[in-house]
Amino acid sequence: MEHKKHTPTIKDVARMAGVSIATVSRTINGIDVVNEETVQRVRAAISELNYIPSSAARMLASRKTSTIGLLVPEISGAFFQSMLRGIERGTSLADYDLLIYTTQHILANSDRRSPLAENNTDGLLVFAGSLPQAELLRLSRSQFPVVLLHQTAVEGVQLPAVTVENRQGARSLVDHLIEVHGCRRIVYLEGPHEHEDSMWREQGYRASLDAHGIPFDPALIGHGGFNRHLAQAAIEKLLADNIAFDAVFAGDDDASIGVLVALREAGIAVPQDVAVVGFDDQDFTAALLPSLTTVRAPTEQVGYLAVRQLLRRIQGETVEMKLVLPTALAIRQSCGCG
Amino acid sequence: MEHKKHTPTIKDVARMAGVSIATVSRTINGIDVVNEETVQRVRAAISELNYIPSSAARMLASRKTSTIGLLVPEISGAFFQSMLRGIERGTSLADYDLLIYTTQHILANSDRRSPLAENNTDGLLVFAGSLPQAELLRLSRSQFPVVLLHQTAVEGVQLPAVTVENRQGARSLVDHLIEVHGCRRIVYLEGPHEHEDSMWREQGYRASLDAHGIPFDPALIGHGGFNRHLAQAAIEKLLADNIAFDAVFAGDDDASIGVLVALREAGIAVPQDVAVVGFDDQDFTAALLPSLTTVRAPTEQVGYLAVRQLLRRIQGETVEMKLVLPTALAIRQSCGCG
DNA sequence: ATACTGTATGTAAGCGTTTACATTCACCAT
DNA sequence: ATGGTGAATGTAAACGCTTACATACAGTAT
Repeated sequence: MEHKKHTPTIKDVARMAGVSIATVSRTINGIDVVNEETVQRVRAAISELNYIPSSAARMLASRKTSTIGLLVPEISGAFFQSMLRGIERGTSLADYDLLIYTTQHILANSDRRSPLAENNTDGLLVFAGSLPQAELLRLSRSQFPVVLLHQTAVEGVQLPAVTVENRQGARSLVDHLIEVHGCRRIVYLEGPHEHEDSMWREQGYRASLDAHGIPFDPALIGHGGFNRHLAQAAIEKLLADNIAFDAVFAGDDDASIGVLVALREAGIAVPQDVAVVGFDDQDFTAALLPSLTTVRAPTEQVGYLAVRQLLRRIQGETVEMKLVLPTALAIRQSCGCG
Repeated sequence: MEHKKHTPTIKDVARMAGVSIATVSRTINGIDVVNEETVQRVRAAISELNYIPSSAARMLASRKTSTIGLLVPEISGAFFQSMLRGIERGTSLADYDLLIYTTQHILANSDRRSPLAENNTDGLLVFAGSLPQAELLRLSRSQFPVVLLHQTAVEGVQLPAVTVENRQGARSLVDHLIEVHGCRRIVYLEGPHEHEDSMWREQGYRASLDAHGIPFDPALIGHGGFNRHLAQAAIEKLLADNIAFDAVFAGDDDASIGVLVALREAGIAVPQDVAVVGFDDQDFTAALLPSLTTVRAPTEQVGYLAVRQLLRRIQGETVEMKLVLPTALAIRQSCGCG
């Protein structure tokens, strides 16, 4: 009747090993010097009792959580998966935990239990559009470690960011369409509004038009939302409106799926009648028929580097304010090549 | 000089509102009755001070973390993304946090900082193949709330599980191939070995062969690993070995991409020369050309329900031991239809 | 007046760690 | 013998909450 069946604590270990809890703590954390023999005894007790330190107690006492938070507007798109993989690699390499938050709810009802995970993490990775400006401002002022993903410009705030070379990538892509395939009426499907990527890509698109003396036609801008279904609807609308075009820059690869489907259903041949290009170079792009011409973006690497940056900030080091990873054209068949 | 600039605690709130910390705690958590007027004062103090409760302290004091952990072998495949979305929906609806662990490292060096997140979460969602039997056994015995994903049979253990109807789905798929398209030599690309799904799908495949009097030919089994690249290699190997076949059941949609690419490169027409079918019905399948015939699996729903089950277990309720969600044929063109 | 009831709040004991500081002891130089 | 040193360990005070229990008070029934 003497087993009160409770999960073992550091005290139990200490008692069993015949030492004080301080010594147990020391051997667990490997700080200070502990006699080798004592270490052995403590280790033995730990595995004997199947002891697992309470991370809550540890966090409370040490004021650090060994956890980083990831804020995303929503989990969707194969894009996200690559980034997450990079992030997970970064955190687990550093022995940090990863907490994921979707902010759609937060944005809607502001009455969340944990206002912002600040109390729950040592730092935050914030994906484009997951937080309103005001919140970002507050975070920045509070000195809480934050790294922005695919978002660089926050009005009046300087927060470190990691993103990819959108403008140049889009520019080369559209250049290719114009120069190699003679396209003149190129549709651009923009992404979500909060999403800075879309703005840069559009700038690249416009710059290319400019450089080639092609006037910008607002009628050729559709809303693809970086999303398959929206993109499909956007193309259907253009078709219904009888807007003529000879190419579609879908905004990203996800959207290009919708474009492909819409065109196919309308009996329009790709790339013979209309060229289609995407952005990101996701896994499935090579398997589409025609295989998709797109821009390769090192998405996993973005995630990984963002974690590295964040970890540095948590350590109090100063980091590069802006990391822009290079992109490269991935020419396949949907533009008319091959 | 009296601002020692520390993050506000419950004490600061209490002082400012002129009440005791107990009252603050009560109003925050909405338990017990608190005078409406007092509530207002406390609320005001909270927002004035920008107070955020320390979740570590809260966890420690209440012995619950409001967090659930997700264990996956690795983050890959579009499949994962759907499931994660469902899981996230479930957790955020219940105001729980979500902690993600990739177990490849754990499986390799067993000397992780947090042996298993048991101390860190109120319950665990364990995806197929992320944990060795022994560990599962230990968890099961420790009474720690666990729900298995896409894995039902753990030797000697009864743990609640959520999965999809693999066998029947595969069976219908192969039936279709045989009955409608007259296929006789159907390749099956198996998934990762730890992955129970693959086993069931193979059983469905075999059952269909049996039912149609077609002998099982081991030469037609390849290793696709539910992965695009492995699948591509597997098909290339079959081709190189001169094994004749008139259809490929790729195991899952990811693998079918590899199959499509391998066949295309070999100049084999789909579906004219060889029919190709997948499993899962991921987002991109409809955009492939030919569009992919596959089996629709409610992956997001699996994630969502798994969370519900887990939360029930955490609440101490008993739950259904096995939830098997129905699958349905998604007939498109890659089998020869349409 | 007295005792009871219910409402609103306060008091203080944990929760399981980390860590600054104190202690002990052996050893060596004086 | 005396003091100083360093290594190994112990003591106890946080850390910021939750919650069982105690208290205070107003209203109501006796």
